[in-house]
Amino acid sequence: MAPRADVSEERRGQILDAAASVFARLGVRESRMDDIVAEADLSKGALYWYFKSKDDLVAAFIERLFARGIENFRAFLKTEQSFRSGLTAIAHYMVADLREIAPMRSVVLEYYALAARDARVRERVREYIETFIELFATMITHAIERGECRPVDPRKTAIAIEAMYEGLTLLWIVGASPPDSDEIIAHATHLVFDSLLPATIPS
Amino acid sequence: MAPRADVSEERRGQILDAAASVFARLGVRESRMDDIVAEADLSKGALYWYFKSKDDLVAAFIERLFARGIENFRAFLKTEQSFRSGLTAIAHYMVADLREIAPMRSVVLEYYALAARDARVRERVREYIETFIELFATMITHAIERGECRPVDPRKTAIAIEAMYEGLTLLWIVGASPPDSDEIIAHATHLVFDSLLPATIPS
Amino acid sequence: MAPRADVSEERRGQILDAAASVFARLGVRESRMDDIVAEADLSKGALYWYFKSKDDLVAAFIERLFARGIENFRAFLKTEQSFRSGLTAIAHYMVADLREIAPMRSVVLEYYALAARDARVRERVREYIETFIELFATMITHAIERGECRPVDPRKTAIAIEAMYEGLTLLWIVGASPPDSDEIIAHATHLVFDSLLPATIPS
Amino acid sequence: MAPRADVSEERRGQILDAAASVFARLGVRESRMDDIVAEADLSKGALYWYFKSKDDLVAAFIERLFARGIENFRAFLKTEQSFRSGLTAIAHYMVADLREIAPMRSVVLEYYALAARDARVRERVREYIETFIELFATMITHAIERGECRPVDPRKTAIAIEAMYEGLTLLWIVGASPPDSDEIIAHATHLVFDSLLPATIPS
DNA sequence: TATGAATGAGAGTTCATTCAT
DNA sequence: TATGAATGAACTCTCATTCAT
Repeated sequence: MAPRADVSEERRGQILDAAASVFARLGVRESRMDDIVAEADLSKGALYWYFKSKDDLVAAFIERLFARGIENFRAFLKTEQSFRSGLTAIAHYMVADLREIAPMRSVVLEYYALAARDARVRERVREYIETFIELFATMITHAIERGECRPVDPRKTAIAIEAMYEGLTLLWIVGASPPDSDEIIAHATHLVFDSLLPATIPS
Repeated sequence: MAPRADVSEERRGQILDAAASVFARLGVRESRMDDIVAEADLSKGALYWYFKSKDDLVAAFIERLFARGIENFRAFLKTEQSFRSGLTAIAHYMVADLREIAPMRSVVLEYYALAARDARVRERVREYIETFIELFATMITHAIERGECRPVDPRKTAIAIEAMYEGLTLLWIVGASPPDSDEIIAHATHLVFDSLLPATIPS
Repeated sequence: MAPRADVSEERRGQILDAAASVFARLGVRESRMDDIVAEADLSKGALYWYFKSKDDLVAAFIERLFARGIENFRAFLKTEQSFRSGLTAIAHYMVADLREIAPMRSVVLEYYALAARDARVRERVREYIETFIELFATMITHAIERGECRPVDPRKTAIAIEAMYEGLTLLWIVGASPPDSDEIIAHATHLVFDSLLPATIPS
Repeated sequence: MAPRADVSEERRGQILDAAASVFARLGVRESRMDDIVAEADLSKGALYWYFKSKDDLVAAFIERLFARGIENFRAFLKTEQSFRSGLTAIAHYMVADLREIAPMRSVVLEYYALAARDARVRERVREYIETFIELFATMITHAIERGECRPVDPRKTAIAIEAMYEGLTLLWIVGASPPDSDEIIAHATHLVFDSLLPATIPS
């Protein structure tokens, strides 16, 4: 009879799912609180009970997206493999990831744009991207240690990789690379990664 | 009905300059027509005499930005040089370009995000990026012909380069690479470009 | 999303009453949503909660006016009486009706003018007037059956009566018949109606 | 070489013709000064040189319409004929008149509606209608003198006739009588007029 | 917890009118 | 006389947010 302690978490999830659907369809800017309320099959009051403002909701939404992105990529990296095959695997992962959360990407882009003007948002985004950079850097460091990679600056290289990743995503969103995106991503990945391999194998 | 060409172009420029300033400060969404009018030191009516809606103004603003971006890069490419030194020069150009129109970049990002949902915007953005891709592709083709570049697929490679450029820009905007951005951009550029050089010189 | 029936109908009524008052004073065109909101002692948001646009409000307002006009006239017709005395009663009814909703009449006129250019409005107005025509026609048909009226074409005659009614209303609005309007309406009514009586009594 | 003294009158005519066309298409309310300027192939400044405001233009436009209406009807009445045949002729005239200036009618209606709220407009409209009433009254007086009409009150009867005319016009505009309007007008006219004939002929 | 009617500041846009040329 | 760029008050409508129930 007693209510479950965290209907709360369930409700927040329900609202965030609704927001995801609406944001994907309309973008954050064109999404009305009413749209989200309708999608979540809740009342306006309920929405405001769980999120104190639209900004708050957007922040929570992005937070969840970021968390999942990192979680997924971490899980992927667990699949320990050689640097060489890892490079190819990452290209595949990127494509799969893009496909999966494609509609969310424009929302992320809006958030990135916001980062340019809002220091708090900027800091949050920076942290997120930093995480990826660090993961790449660690990977490279290990590869160097194992002699699978040329002795480059791991951090700078990780930044370049992350940049390439974000850039390809952007072109994808903007429609400037399909329909053979898989190949392109593979190609781009190899352009960068091949130059990391020890001098012996110029692909 | 068309305004006299002389004053007209001047006024449009005046308004677009004001818009640039306001957009950079507040972003498109938070920029009010009143803000732009105040910045341009004109009346609302005058603004609407030259641009029929806010969307129209934004479109014109982006258009000018795109046109200038391409124009600048074309002019830069005119400075004929060897592929090798060209690569370094491009890295420098990128840094300079970023610095110059840094505040505009977030506006462009907003526009990119919009492209994900609006087919017309998407097409326009695609064309813009395509232009850069083609310029890079042409450059690569020539380099290959002169034996200064490995025989890669010029278009795919150009796409990768463009992606890297957009990606680095994005990291810059989002604050995820300074303060040593110059170095990072140089590093990233070389990661890609070096792998393009004939096999003899593994940097 | 639909407001609770109880409060809802009350609020709509409240707003329509306010609109009636403002429209009568200023006409539809010169009436501002703010005026109506002030008169209704509500907020702009509340007004737009119940009516999605000014046009919608005007339509609802006219609709109510039409409905009441028909309802009143139907109720009046229930007071079964002979054709002869009915004619006189109708003249009285017309005068009373005019007096009662006099200020509304100009709004109706504006709406009629609109009908000339808007097919949807035209259809609605046509239906409204048609209802009156049919009521008159039925009345005449019965009178003919009872030998109280010459065997005229009921429909055409009803149209003529309705036209006379609208025409007198118009002159009234425009100030082209007072101050002895009662008499004039009585006279006009008899001009038409007398010619409908069986030939024996040439008034 | 000297300009004709009254380019003025010509220009005013040109503008009023343009206004007529635009008003007929859009109604006064929806007609923009720009529309009229475009239609007249003139500049805004020129329009304001000849008419000091939109209200002024509308007033002049209506004035011309009224003047022509009266002029035409006066000319028609010159065709001296017996009361009896005159009645039929008037019915025909009404139909022809309606057909001719049909698109203007809704403009007149707007103006009538305005009369309800603006005393100056009301007075002008009253005068116009009064003119028709007087013409009818004179006609009836003459007919009575010649024994062609029952000894009714000429003025009251004239008002009724004018009302019927306006009413039929209104039904026409609003689409509540076609397509056999000719017959209906003839019928309506006779309903009124027949009752005016001496008792001998109950049509 | 939950509802949804109500709020109201503020947005984009219109358009009659003016005036330097 | 004539032009048309410029004005700006005023309009309709939006939507994040609140709060009595």
